[in-house]
Amino acid sequence: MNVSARTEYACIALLELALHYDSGQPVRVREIAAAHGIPPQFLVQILLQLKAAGLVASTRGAAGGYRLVRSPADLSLGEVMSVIEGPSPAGNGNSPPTSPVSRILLQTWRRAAAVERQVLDSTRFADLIDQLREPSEQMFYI
Amino acid sequence: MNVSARTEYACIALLELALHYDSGQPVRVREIAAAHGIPPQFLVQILLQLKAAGLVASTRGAAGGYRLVRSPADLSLGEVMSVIEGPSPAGNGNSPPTSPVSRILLQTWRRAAAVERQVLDSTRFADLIDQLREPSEQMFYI
DNA sequence: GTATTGTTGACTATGATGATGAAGATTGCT
DNA sequence: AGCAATCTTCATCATCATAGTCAACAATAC
Repeated sequence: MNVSARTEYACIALLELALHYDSGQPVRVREIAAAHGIPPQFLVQILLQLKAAGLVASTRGAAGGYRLVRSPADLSLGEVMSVIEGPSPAGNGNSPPTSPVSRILLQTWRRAAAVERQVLDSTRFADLIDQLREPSEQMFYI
Repeated sequence: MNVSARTEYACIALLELALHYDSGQPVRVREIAAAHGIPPQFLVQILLQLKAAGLVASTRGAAGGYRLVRSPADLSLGEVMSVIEGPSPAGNGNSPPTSPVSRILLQTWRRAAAVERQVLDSTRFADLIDQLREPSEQMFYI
């Protein structure tokens, strides 16, 4: 999988915002950063990226902060990762599949990427919240 | 997926060796490199890494080259990628899962990694050879 | 003994990653 | 109006992985 720190921070922040989604109140960057040991200035960059993608909205000023735009049931981990990591280059980014050998390998890697995407796209933030609130059932340890 | 050039070159080379497995004759580095546009000196590094892992064996001297140690039916893409890319850091390599939020995310990423591994481990080089020799049936486009 | 091949180790260039810093803009409150 | 809190923007930097190169050496076939 290889999840970068940037991606992990983005998901943590969004999950935090999802937990406050019902209140309608914005959450401060510093609070999220402090709660999870994320460098605040780095988190700012990430949130701006999420804002540019339309996933979060911000309120400036003294009582400002960030909030989730869509419902947690309508946002998947896969979408967030696509936003943060940019367009995923299937296989290897640079080379067009020149030889038959390369094409066969590329096909397999696309299959692997597809099942991975399937898992990530089908996991919504509402699901993550549910799992957070039911720590008893350790579902799915494959 | 994010397959590095190093990994792709390794798989190309091994697939090439697998195609010559029945002959028992070693294949020269330069031939593999020239056939697929791989920088020869770079491919040398990769083959040495594969040799250190016991996947290939080499013969020195004038008629030397590399050959596959095990049968193509006994070697999977997943194994090769593990060898090349080293131990896969589940989730994010550095941080132990501190907060409950991080743990929930880590669980999902591990699930995604597991299904991906399943595809890669179940694809053997013999399968790839079969696909190369039957270009008519474009199986599995997910 | 010479050409051909693999072996070894050091080296470099480039880009991504993970931050850090400073100046500006907007709002709430007094 | 003025101040503090907050988001915004842009610049900069250190570290590491990746991709690739170079040069000298070792072994084998003929």
